Amino acid sequence: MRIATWNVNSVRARFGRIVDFLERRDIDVLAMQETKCTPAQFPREAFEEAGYELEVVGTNQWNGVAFASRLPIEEVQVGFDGMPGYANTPPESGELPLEARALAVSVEGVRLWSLYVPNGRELGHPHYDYKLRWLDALRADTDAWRRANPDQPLALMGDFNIAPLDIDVWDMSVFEGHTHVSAPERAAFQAFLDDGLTDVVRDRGVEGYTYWDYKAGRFPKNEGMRIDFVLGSSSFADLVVDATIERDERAGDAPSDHVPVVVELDMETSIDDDRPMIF
DNA sequence: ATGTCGACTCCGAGTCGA
Repeated sequence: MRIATWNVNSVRARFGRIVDFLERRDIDVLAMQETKCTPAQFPREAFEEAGYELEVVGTNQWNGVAFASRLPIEEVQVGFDGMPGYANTPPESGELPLEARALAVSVEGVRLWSLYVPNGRELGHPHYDYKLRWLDALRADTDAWRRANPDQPLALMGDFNIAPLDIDVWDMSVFEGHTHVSAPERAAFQAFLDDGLTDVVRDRGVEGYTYWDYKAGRFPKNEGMRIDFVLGSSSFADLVVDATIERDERAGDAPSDHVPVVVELDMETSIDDDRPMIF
């Protein structure tokens, strides 16, 4: 089973490119982020004609997460327990609206999340505090789920908006004092690893960035960032047989500013496979 | 280069978000 995560930066602006990628790279399940539309606006036909079913979350032109899968989707969950909300101007009631940033499905018994972690905007901005609280709540919910489902493979996939290592940006001096590289953000990312999840792409030795800003010729200069990840439980990591960062998807006509990250799972492997076949 | 892109409003340039 081949699964991928991709911040598509508007599914309406790019659905042809996305479906072409799914077919060309033989993807079974795609987690999308920044679809930037409501379910009613989602270009379903392009995916469905290619044999993919959809699970879509979106409230307006911002954020939005989705799954496209040509294997049956089960156990859909929108958001997670304790997920904080956000508004630039908090309403009188104090109830902050929940954003479309987290969607979980199960496919072939594998629990998959499509996550669009808040950007944070600037250190000290309310959005930065929101980012850290959002990650903390995700960690708590993931931990609780893993305790309840200790054997089920799980992966957190998406745009984490964090560059965990200095090598994940092209020039650390550019990022001093900015989001994505601050100690609290990196600690929040590390906390998932400390809980026993692993970066299954980095662990296979895959190098390179997953995002290049549209501005300032960042892609031709290869001035990018590695901020899109697949964090898997140990039972998920055991299934992984290949991983790639699809750098070529940043080139050509009307690319997203992010590229897909692909992980291939061997669903046949089991402890029984060493036994002789008896007919 | 203050270097781009996408969605909104509501018809076209300004605004927000990244």
